Amino acid sequence: MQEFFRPLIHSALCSAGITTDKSIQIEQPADKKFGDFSTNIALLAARECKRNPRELAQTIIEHLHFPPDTIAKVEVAGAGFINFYLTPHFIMQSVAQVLLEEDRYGNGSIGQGEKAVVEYVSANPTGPLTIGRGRGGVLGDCIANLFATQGYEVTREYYFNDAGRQMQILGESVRLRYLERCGQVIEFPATHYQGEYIGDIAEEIYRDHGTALAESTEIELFKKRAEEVIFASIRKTLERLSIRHDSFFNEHNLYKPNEEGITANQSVIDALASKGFITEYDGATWFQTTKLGQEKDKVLIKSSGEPSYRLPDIAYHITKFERGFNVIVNVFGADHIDEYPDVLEALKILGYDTTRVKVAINQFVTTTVDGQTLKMSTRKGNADLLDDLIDDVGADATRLFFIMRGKDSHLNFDVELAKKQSKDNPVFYLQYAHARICSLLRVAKLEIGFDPATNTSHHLLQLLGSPAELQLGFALLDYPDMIKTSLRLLEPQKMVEYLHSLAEVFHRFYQECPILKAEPDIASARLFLSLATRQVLRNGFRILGVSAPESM
RNA sequence: GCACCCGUAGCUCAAUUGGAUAGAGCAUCUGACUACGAAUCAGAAGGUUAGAGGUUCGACUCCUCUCGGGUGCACCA
Repeated sequence: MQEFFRPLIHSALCSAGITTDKSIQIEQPADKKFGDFSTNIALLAARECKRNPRELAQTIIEHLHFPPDTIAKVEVAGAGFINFYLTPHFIMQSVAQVLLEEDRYGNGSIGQGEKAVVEYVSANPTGPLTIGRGRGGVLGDCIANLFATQGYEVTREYYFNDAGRQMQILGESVRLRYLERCGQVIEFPATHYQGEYIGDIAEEIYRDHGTALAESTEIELFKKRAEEVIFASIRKTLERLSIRHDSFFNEHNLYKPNEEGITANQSVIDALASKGFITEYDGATWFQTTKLGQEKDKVLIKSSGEPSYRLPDIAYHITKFERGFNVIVNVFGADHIDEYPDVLEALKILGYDTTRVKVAINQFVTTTVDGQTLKMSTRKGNADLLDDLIDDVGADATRLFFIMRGKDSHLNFDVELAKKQSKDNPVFYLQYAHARICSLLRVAKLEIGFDPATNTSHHLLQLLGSPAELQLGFALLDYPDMIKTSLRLLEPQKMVEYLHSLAEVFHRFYQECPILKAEPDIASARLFLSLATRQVLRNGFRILGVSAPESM
């Protein structure tokens, strides 16, 4: 509806001779008595024009022209709001549009010709996925889905590192467990990976090689095996949640020399040096962030000669620009909050347009079992394994619970609630609405022979006009705007909220309006309205990655 | 000590990013099944938006300070 109103208001401003640099905002008043939509443009422009807002609003209204049978009423209200009331005709027309566009309804074209990369999960293969990672993974997947609806060509990327210190420790951890298995008495350091999976991998190696590897101190084989096994398990877990990636970017690429023998990391150093932001002391190479007002410089190359994580991070982001992405989205957890500002600063210095980079940070997850809040800890046992959670509550509930709160709020995952089969549980409430419509349509086919495959008399929708029907129609019409809002904010939670209210409005309609017992044309019209509702629920579920059961 | 996130109804969370009387769901209370799924719906009650200042036509939202909770703050990633 933004696209409907904005140009019309814009031309009204022009013909009224009003100039303003304020953008035209279309919003939905909280209270329906202020109209279906409203704009505050007169309030915003009043100061520049040095005119009374109400009088300015009146002038704008006089220059507004709408297509026939779309707007029932326009009025000035409050301090200078302009409120619009849609005609029932317009609303029902939009419902027919849903039936026409089917699974494309809600799609847009603002991303046409644009390439977006969404990076998420990006866990190094040092252990099974934790619940915290799961939240980021689902968030990233939904954000990627949102981009895809608007015509963006989306690449879903996973960035990982299988070199580095952590992987060394992983290999060593497995080797020690293996030695244990071979009968040696070892002391297992607290700094090493404690999880049971380490022992499992060691056991496998023991089965394949017996004690043959016990003499050597070489860890390469252990590391490699651990990486393979762990990566496979990570991918399997992701698959259970329908989280996919198109591209796995290994940090190792950034250490490989190009034709001129220069690594990506080195060229970052060179480029930053040429801008005067590189210095050396204490045997290390530093990014002079003190020149940008920070307290300390940041190490790019350690005195050991190895890059610190920041350097490849910068180089990696540069590849995103070089690979031609117009929109670069990074999804990560709150523990990485201090990491990206440096990367952005470096990119800015090197002349990249950092407004293209969007960072979505999700806060942590706690789980509640029997009203008891458990805090997550990566070090200790496996109380926070994502797989265990999926086993417990299922993939749909896992996904929905992860995104049904704003990403900035600390998520309290109520495991008991997620398993409950009643309206308390939002998953069931949403899916029930879908199943109920499916059931209705099955019965409709049997009893009154209604078949949407052959009956395309969508114009019958114009017979509807009761409050419940219009409210439902309006909710359907609102869907495309919801996707855009959700995308702009990188916040799938908006979709959950919207779908919840859609389900609610449908249930009310269902309660108030008899369908199959109505006279035939009304019955068909109400079935079309139900059909359109089911379509929008499905489209929304698809973005969220939640299944749409036909019966429950 | 520094940085970031959060503080809204008894509980879990919203509030269209500065809009009109701060809204939902649980829980509580009152109603609705001889109807297509009651796994539902209608209604009631529930608030000094942690606190104090400030900015303006207008603040839960922006700025400053205080208090509380979370998370980071390595030549780890």
